[in-house]
Amino acid sequence: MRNPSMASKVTCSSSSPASGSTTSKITPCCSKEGLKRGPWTPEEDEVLSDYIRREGEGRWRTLPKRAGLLRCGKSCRLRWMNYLRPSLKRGQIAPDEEDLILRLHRLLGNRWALIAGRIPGRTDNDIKNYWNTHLSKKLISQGIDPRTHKPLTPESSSCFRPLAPEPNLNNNNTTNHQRNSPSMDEVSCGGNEDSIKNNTNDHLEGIIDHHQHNNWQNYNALLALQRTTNEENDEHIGYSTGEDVFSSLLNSWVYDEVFGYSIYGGSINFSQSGFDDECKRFSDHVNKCF
DNA sequence: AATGTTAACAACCGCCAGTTC
DNA sequence: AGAACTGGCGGTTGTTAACAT
Repeated sequence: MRNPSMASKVTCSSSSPASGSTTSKITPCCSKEGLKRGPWTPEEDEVLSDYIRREGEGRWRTLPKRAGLLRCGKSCRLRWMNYLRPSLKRGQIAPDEEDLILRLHRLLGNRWALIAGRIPGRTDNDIKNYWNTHLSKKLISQGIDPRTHKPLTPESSSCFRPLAPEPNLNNNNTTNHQRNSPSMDEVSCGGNEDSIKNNTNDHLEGIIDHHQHNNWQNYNALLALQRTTNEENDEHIGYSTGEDVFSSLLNSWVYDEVFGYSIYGGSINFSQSGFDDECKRFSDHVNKCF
């Protein structure tokens, strides 16, 4: 990929205090001069893999020094997470994985980490890249707006920029999404019951923000779910854990055509059912899960 | 064969929330 | 309490390979 000799000429501008606004913080990890950048060599990969196998993941900031690498911790973490982890699946995205990505994206939007969390062996970067290079174009070619999963209108298609960020009308939008939605691992791997419930609620808020932003039809249905979740949280009536509920709903939505159309199996069918019907069906989902 | 364009994807950037000191 | 650190996220860039002209 990148030519190392070229890459090494690039300075780590992100870490420079003078590079950005006054609010940007220094990132000490990358501020050291003399750190290597650009593509990883097989030797570096070996050093990093060996070290993590011996000492385990974590403490990324100090890892390079301990492992004897001239890289910043952030770079080491990224290399491990996106490329070296033994659990990663390499190679082509399979048709069933593609199908799942499409379905999850329809529900979750550009929540790559969340999507990746439900596709074993794939990273958020894999999925993001695959989306940008394959799926968004595929949807466009089928007359579907990849942001909203709705039919492309002349207006939306003429102004659509596949790789450009969405207009950020609200400065808090993107960043709130990022932190409002812990990964499935974060939700499921720790914390007491309350924290699990709160995390699930954050999941829902993030998704609702996304749907509202995209003016999606199921916005009200998601609001209904959040209300239900809140009531359950308040009253401490018997319920499954938040993760169970979220996971169960997601699983059922992913393979349900309640939200409109199917682009799979070669045909595109847009549902003509009314919004009320969708809400009713969704309400049934909620009732089943609580 | 040379040049231009596009596809693919690894790596970087800026930012944020949570944690630690 | 607040500053600094840390890990993680989504967005974006840059390089190479493959393909087209």
